Amino acid sequence: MSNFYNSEQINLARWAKALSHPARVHIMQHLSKQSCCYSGDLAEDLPIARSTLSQHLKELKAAGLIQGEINPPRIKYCINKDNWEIAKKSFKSFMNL
Amino acid sequence: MSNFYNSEQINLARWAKALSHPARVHIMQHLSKQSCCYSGDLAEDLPIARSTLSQHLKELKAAGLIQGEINPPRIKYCINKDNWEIAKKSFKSFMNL
DNA sequence: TTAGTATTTCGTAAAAATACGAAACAAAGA
DNA sequence: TCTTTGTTTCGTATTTTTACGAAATACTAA
Repeated sequence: MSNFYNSEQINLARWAKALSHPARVHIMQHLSKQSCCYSGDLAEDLPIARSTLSQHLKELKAAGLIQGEINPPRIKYCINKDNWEIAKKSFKSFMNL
Repeated sequence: MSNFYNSEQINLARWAKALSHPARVHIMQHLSKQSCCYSGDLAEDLPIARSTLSQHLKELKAAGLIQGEINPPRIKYCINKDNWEIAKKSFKSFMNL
């Protein structure tokens, strides 16, 4: 990562990127409403292959917006509340909301 | 565009994508502060080629977040205030801010 | 031990994003 | 008319994203 940009800019871009696909926006909306759910629940909702969904979940996890808790044979995904708050604050200050 | 996602999701993803690169975040911050500027001003700030900067400006313009006004031999870029307000509202409602 | 369930990882293909330098452009000034 | 200035477009290379189906994994239940 170029050391030119400040961390506010880098973080905002990172979070924006995590939200830059409608499927991932959908997932975050779903989790905002009910806080946790299983991958299968989302798979029924979304018009994409399960493996593709899994990739989107992986990206949201890598960005720190969600976390997965193993609950065999399923995996329960929840919002990472701490980071979600931080992300919200970033957007808030960036946009003067 | 798949007709599965609703327009709120599509728009949010579109704006998020526009902000998914630190250079574009930087540009929007710069324009938020002083509302308008020239491509050259940004070029001095940013560690990227002018042609690359031009591409980023083009993307922000395509997303509707900025607009360019020809002011020969320069081009004055300004925030598209109407759309920027709409984008802010989208993020605001998405994030319950 | 075998079968079933929920999910991920792997392999891969196609499309999009990012970046650069060279060339083109359009208007202003000499 | 020629040159300079600020900027974009073009051509191109590299990397990343998005997508799918097949195979692997991990745990449960029969």
